[in-house]
Amino acid sequence: MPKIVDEQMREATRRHIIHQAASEFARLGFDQANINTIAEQAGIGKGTIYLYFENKRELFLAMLRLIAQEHIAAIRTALAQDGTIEQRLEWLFGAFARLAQQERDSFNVYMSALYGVNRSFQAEATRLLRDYVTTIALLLEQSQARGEIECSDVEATALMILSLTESYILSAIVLGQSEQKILSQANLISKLVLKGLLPSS
Amino acid sequence: MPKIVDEQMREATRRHIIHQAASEFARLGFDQANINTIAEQAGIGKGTIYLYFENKRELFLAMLRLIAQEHIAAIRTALAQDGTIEQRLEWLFGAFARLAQQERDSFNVYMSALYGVNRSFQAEATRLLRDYVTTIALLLEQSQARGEIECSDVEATALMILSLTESYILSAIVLGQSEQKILSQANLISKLVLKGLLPSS
Amino acid sequence: MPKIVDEQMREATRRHIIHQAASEFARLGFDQANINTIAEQAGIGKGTIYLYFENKRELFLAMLRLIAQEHIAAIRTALAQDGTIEQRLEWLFGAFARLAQQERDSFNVYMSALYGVNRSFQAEATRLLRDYVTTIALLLEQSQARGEIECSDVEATALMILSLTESYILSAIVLGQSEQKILSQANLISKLVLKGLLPSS
Amino acid sequence: MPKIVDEQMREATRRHIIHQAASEFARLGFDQANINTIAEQAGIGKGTIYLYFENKRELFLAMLRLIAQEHIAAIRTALAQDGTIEQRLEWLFGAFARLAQQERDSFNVYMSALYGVNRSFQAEATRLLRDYVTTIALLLEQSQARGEIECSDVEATALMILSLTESYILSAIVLGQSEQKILSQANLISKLVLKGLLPSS
DNA sequence: TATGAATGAGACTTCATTCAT
DNA sequence: GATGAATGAAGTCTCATTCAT
Repeated sequence: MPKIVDEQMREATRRHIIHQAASEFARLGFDQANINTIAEQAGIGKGTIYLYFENKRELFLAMLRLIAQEHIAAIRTALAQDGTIEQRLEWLFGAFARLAQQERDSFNVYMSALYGVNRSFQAEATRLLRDYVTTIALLLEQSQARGEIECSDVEATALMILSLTESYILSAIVLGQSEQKILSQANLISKLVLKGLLPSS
Repeated sequence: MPKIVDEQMREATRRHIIHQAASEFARLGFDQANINTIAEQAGIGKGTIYLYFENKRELFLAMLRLIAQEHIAAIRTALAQDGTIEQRLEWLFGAFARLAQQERDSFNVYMSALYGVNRSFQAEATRLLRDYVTTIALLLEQSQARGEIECSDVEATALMILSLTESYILSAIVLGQSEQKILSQANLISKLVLKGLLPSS
Repeated sequence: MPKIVDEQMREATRRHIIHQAASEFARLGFDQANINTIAEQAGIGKGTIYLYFENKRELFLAMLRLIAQEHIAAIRTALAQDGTIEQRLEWLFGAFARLAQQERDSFNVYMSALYGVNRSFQAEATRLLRDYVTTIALLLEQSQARGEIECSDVEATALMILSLTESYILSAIVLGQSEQKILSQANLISKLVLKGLLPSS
Repeated sequence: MPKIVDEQMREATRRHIIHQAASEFARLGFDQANINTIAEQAGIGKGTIYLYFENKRELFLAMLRLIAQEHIAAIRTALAQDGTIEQRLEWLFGAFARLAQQERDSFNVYMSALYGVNRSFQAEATRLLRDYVTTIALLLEQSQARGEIECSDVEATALMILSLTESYILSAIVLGQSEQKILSQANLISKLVLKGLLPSS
């Protein structure tokens, strides 16, 4: 069964390359990042990268997909536990805040892909955006079923929550606020959202 | 006084170049945009650009500054009229929605600068972000003075409103929603915000 | 005696590789042909080729030698039967025409080696050229002994016949003439040559 | 009128590059020839070549076209004077012999293009082939009009003469014969051809 | 013996910037 | 001041060859 070992090795190398690439792409962006440098940092030959990825663009996309997987997994984990809607919204916010701080590279890459000009990158990043929305929409539906909230357009509301959460955190980071300060807003945000979603009666 | 005329000419040419550059930068991003193409589209010689801007980077920054001026002016105009806080929040949302749709190029450039990886571009885009926050904070303070709302941390709340507004619109656009649909959310958003900010009684 | 079997196997594999290589070299030329593709088409590993040939160049030369052997054998076979000089010249022309059409790949390879710029390839192709000339010279000497023709410089005349035959066919092919049309010139050509070589009386 | 001077300069540089390129292409072939080296030998910057030619392939084709022009001009000049058909055939042979020796580079390049595998190069080289055939066909028609020769298929005969001439010379060169020796065959060749074309009566 | 993953030299081409006109 | 021809650094990608398994 050397096949399996080889497959594992191959996958490991693939991930290793993606990891190093992510660091470079996050630091310099797609165009400024240098395949040579990525190879060096990955401790492999220049040509080796092309055994794993068709070209620079595909490497970037593969990295984007990996980031998306990891982020969506982190968010799902944060929402896995049961709890009141308020708690869960706070967890969501906290999960995003942690991702944005601890995985700043991935976050930068993801955001620049989402709001950058390269359409194929944007398309890939958009998929993650959709996954986020779906995950949050599920959360809202569960809460609605329990009568905790009242929500006419679940999709739109989910998007609103995501936008608020994600963008708030990013803006705060860009404006130089500390993780401490950002996390302390979790309660404020979730309260704000809830007030807007509470059964009006 | 040919000096002044010359100065005016020079400024006019400068703006003309920036304008053409904006179109290219928005379409292709900083790295992919081509100085030669920009010069052609501006109807001037390639070398002439270097009489007005030190290099490509400075041209980009100048463009970023111009965009920022235009956007902040649009927002201020939208909030210039008096009105209830609910109305003014709707206007704010509408102004952003219109900018994002009608000035999509500038918006793309601004967003990719803000969330991109080039620090000096980010710094410039951040200034616009600060201006936005300040403008909204002013709005909140006025409303608070009138007793319309109650708000403990004006800065944070302003950031929250900006984030919610801007990010909601961008996400919606990226997800392919029509301008119609987006504008129809204006009321929902402003209500949501207000509920969260209303005196708790 | 596994040694002999192994030797036979080795030789068989060698020929197999050369055969596949010929197809690629004919299609793409020496530089554009790809060792990897050749290996794939031969159904062996890339490294295996280097167990049979020192490098790409040697593989090409080996192929050139094989082509030369096959071609010269075809020509000799065509001239093996006895006949009048006119008949034999027609057979010669026919043999070349058939080679050029049916073994177009080898012909291309041979011609590009002969008239190409790589000196070592040219040297190898030249050997085939010499063999051709020698074979035709032999034919002429036999005819001269029989008094069919009169020929002062056998070598030069042989070269002339070869040139006329080979080049006429190639030019005709390049100009898009059908095999039919080309073969129909066999009689014309041999008559032309004969008139030039006939005893002047 | 700097336009005309510039046009002339541009054309001069263009020819200069083509000239240097021809030397490299003749020495190494299309694939092995190096744009860097060509630029160096032309005494210009690497990028400058791309101001005159779209890419390596186009440079090669431009060179091929220039060679074709020069060669066909040389042949036409050789046939410009009036004379008997025998004389003119000898001049033709001589012109080819001189071209093949003195412009050996161009001849190599042209032949490798004609018999190489790159179809677009072949197409270009074929055009020269056709021009040759046309020129020779004209010669034959003139002679036929004068009753010097009798020729049923002028095109085919022209091709035959060209093939014989060109290929004989090239083979002779490849086989290492001196220019002296080759030129001394002119009479033999033209006699051979004429015998074949003389009115049979 | 056979393999094919890894390598890295090397090639083409682009494009921001300069500078002579 | 305006120009655009010239430059050459730099970057992506290919592919012949090696070598550990």
